[in-house]
Amino acid sequence: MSRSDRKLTTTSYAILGLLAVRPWSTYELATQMRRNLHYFWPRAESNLYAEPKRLVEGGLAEASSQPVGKRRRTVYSITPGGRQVLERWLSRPAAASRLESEALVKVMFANHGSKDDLLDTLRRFGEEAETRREELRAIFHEYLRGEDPFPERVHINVLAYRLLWEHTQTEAAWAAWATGEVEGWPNTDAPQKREELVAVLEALSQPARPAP
Amino acid sequence: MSRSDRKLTTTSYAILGLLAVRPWSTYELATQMRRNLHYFWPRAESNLYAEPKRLVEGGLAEASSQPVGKRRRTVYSITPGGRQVLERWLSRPAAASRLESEALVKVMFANHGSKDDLLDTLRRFGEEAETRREELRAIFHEYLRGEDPFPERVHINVLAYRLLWEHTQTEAAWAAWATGEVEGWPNTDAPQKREELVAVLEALSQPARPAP
DNA sequence: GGACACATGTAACGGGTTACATGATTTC
DNA sequence: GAAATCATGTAACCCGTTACATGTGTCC
Repeated sequence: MSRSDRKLTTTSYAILGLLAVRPWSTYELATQMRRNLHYFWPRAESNLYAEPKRLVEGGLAEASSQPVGKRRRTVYSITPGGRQVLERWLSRPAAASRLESEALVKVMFANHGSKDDLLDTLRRFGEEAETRREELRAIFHEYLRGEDPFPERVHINVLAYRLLWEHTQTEAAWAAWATGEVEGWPNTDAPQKREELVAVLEALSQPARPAP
Repeated sequence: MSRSDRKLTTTSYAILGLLAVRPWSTYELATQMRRNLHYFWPRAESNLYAEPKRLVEGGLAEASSQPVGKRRRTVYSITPGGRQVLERWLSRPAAASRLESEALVKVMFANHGSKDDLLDTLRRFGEEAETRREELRAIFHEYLRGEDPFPERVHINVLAYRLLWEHTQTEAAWAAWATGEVEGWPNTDAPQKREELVAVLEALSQPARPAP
């Protein structure tokens, strides 16, 4: 086999999926990722210059080089083989989702630092969530004004955006709550009122009461 | 300098943080990670055999080897220098949180696959969230029964667990909603009722109405 | 015509993963 | 005493990162 049989990564498929929508230059791919994939499949942009090459190696995409001044811009497009591979991938089970939060790691060991450190960590965490919400809100407004670039994809995008939105909502609300809690602590050391704390967990795991 | 000046990763600090609680063998570290860190700093367990060695190299931890039959078990403990480094780390801003979800990538390109593929992806996503909730619920019950191993950490753990819980709640609820939506579609192709779809986004970004 | 953002990459390193291996302990 | 599971690692590969480099349009 002359085709490279290297196993494709999720990043490979993500790009293949974008190419299935239409051909893109690498820079356009990067821009597009910032709008969507970045929120649930974050990768450094420099990656996007390496990955399509592997797709071409495997015969899943084709590259065409166009001159732009002295430089060349590479535009990639999907091949029929690429479409097949993408389709087969969609039918296989996805890997488990994972959350990575250095902020939560810091929270977890906050008793070894100062109360202000912890409050700072929470504040930043909350601000990040708010920033994301602004970004998403801006995108939503595009849809409301009918200015979204791929109206034929609106049904799918709405699914994804809803999860992202509720995610940021959860995070922002948590940050606010946690800040309030910590402000009530004299320091980050041992807890005062175990009963109240455990009651929080109890309340959480109870099924929600129906509204009166 | 004979000390390795390699920059520590978040994983390094996570382990350093655990060692600040008490000394652990590598296996115990792995077990402990499964209970906590794993939910917001997921790493392969084999990693946990390499990382403490780097801490020892940097003088932040000490290893003591104890015989267990023919083999040796290595127990690690933090040094005063390690505590200092941990404390300084806590005062620095945390990297942004990131969500990685192959399932959402598949959702994003679901129009290139079948409706059943999409429903499968959503079902698995929901099941995973439910599994996590069960795990968390089991941990909460330990707290309610007063059987949590580190009661002096309850205040911090409650903060973290609450976010994790609400996270899984968001995910489970979304999966249920999305499944309902998709079931109403004839296929994964272009959308029928753009207005209804866009209305979802509009409703989301409105501030919540106060309860009557 | 200088500054500055946009566009387009390459090089090198290393943390993290997967795969493998094998000793101890419990179960039945 | 076989099987399964718990415990304890090692080895090798590679995706992803950070850092660097330089061309191109545009604003003023």
